[in-house]
Amino acid sequence: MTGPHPSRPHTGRRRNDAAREAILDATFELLAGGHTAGVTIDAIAEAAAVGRQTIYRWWPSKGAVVAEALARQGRRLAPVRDSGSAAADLTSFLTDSFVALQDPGMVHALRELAAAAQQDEHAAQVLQDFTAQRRAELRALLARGQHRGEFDAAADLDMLVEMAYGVLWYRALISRDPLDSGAAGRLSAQILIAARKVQE
Amino acid sequence: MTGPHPSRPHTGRRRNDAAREAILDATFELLAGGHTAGVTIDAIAEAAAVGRQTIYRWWPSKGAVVAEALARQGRRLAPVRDSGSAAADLTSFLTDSFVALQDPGMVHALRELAAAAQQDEHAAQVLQDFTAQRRAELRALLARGQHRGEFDAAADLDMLVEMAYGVLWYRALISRDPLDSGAAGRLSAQILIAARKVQE
Amino acid sequence: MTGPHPSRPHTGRRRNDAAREAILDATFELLAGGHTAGVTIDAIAEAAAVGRQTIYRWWPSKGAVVAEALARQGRRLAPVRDSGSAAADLTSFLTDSFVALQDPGMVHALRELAAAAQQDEHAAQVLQDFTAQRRAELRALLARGQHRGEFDAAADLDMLVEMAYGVLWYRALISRDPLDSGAAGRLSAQILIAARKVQE
Amino acid sequence: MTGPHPSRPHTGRRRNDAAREAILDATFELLAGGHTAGVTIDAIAEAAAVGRQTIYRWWPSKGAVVAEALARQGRRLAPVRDSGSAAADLTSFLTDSFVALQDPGMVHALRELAAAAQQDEHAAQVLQDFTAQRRAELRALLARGQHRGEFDAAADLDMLVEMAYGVLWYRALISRDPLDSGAAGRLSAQILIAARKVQE
DNA sequence: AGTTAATCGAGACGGTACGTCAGGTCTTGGC
DNA sequence: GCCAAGACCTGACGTACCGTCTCGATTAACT
Repeated sequence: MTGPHPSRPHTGRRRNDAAREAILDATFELLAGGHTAGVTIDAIAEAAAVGRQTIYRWWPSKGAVVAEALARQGRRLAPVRDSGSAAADLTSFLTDSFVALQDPGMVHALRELAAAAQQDEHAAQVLQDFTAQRRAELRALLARGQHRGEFDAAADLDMLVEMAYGVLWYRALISRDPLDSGAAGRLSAQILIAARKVQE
Repeated sequence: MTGPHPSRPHTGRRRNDAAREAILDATFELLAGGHTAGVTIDAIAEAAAVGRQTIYRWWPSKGAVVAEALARQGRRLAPVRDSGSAAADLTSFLTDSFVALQDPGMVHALRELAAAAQQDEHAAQVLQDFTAQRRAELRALLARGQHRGEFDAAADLDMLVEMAYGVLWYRALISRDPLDSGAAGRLSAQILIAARKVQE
Repeated sequence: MTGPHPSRPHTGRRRNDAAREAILDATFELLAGGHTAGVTIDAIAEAAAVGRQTIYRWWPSKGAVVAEALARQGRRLAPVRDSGSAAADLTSFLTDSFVALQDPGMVHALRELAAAAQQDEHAAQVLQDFTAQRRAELRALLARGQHRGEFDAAADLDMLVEMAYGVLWYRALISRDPLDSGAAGRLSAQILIAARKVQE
Repeated sequence: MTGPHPSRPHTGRRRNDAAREAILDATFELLAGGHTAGVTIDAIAEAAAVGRQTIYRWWPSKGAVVAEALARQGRRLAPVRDSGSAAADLTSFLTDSFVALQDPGMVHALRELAAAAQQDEHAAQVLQDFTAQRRAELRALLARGQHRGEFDAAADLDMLVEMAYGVLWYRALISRDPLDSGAAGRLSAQILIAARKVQE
């Protein structure tokens, strides 16, 4: 029986946040690494230089770890900007989001997460919360445009947001069509049309 | 491991199609049954009163069976109609599609399929083919409207189709929001706006 | 997966006896190998080039495997002979038995078995059966002497047998004193005294 | 893990010998409790209202604790008496020893100890020392008889002692035959025969 | 009608990953 | 400064499925 990993000392009875970070980092790296075989708890534990039990102590299942690791990473990409033009902001936000997913690792991670969420209630919950937050950000972007008069006051912003993210996830999970800036532009264009004009 | 020699005519016992049907039926029932634990090959074989090897003889993996079982079922729901009004046809098609997924078994099956497709290349292929075909049907519906002059000649039909199916799958897999007729109507409305008016 | 239908004979693949042999051989080798760490199921499976499940399919616990492996080996050593003199037979039997346990591997194996039996009901049962059989053999040896008039007709053969095996196991498990031929001779002598003369 | 035991507060910087006693008491109680699952360090620590580290501070391993707890208890049972007749003393000593082990808890504890000793060098050492001491006591009893002329001057006292304890442990660990006073009497009788008469 | 060979249900096989349990080490904070 | 509490790493456990490999029985086409 050996002691803890040499470079990361134990912290005692309190939770060791370094271990938590190491687990989430290792999980994301494995996810993005595109390893054909699904990411396993063993692999995460080994990559994080952590005991398996430490993972199970803080997360109820593998899916929950995967979900949290990816949600954490997702928040760092595709920030919402405010340039004064909601139309421009929408386009650049969608372009950023799509382009970030051109990294094969990111799509792969997204797919692993989606797969985990279908089989794991905890992962589903984390995914639901994360995407709800992302939708709220995009909705706020559109609401700004609506206030400024760029968009119709009666525009169904919630549905427009769903359409935007719907296409993103549909391409990532189902059709596997490329998530390039061209697609982002065309998607953005359709949403803007619908946002500007509710009735003839 | 190889098949019969090509120069020698086939003499052995022929494939039992009843077994094939039983496998697909049992698979779909298990999918729709909403069993918490993921559908397993063992469960399918037992439910179909079939040996495991019989499944592996005809499908390359579990995902492929799941995908085929579900695709077969999917084709029976939500037929495309032609009433003369593409707008009306779109709305009723989307409503039919959404409402069919209000059956908890159907959504559950869809989720299992999506999960399988993320980890199984065969399932991914079947899912891609199936959804491409469904998109083609919806696109044809919109194209009819375009030819009749209901929609703008320059409308980006492909993207509109993606937006429609995107919302459907997004609700089914990610947000788990209800797939009710209200949502179908709102979605239909946004698509019609974008289809009718490309530019001011 | 349930068992075969009672009205239909067994049709599945038969048990692979080579695997059974390999498991028992590997177990005994590991036992005798004197590996400090207790023999594990993983180690047995790997040494036997067998899946872990194959072990669990046929034995209820690790202890049961260990017990069977050792009992099988034990039967091959220290055969009971019949030279015409029960006294000589007893001495040579005890000497053979002790000397066989001078092999460090054999004692080690015996200790592992005893340890397993204290914690595992299955192993305890196998050990009990095995030792009962060994006692019966030794008792038969003494009974021959009794019939021939070498020993007192009222001698308590059962207790004498227990005393013989008691010393053997006591040295192996508790005192760890050497199991040499000297000890065997002294033990044999005491038993012969008690066997010959019940009362003054 | 519950809170600290209410009746034994921390003692601060000074070493708490009450903790040591509590650990040995709790260990023996758990051993004798006959809990199916092997006694664990966690269970001992909890029962003794002690931190795990406090156990490891004073004992090198679980086996050592178990061994010491049982040896301490063993010394309190089956005292050697001196009635003037070594034969009578032997019989009553063996009867006392056997009967003490009719308590299921005691046999269970003995088995746990034996199991621990096979896998733990520390426990083996404690067991060896303890049993050596017990043998010495019994040998002294027999030596008194020898000096008084009750037994043959050439009697092999060491082997006789081994035979007595051998039967005790053999019944406890291997055959699981009852350790009743009848068996003790029969065993005592055989030993006395051998002790009295070395040769015709 | 008999021969031939591929199919069938059944289930044992070698594996991989799971989630749990226990052992022994180390740190924190209370007393 | 001792001690409870408990987080930590390690590693074995027994289970669940996977996909493959026999078995003996069945059955359809070709003799």
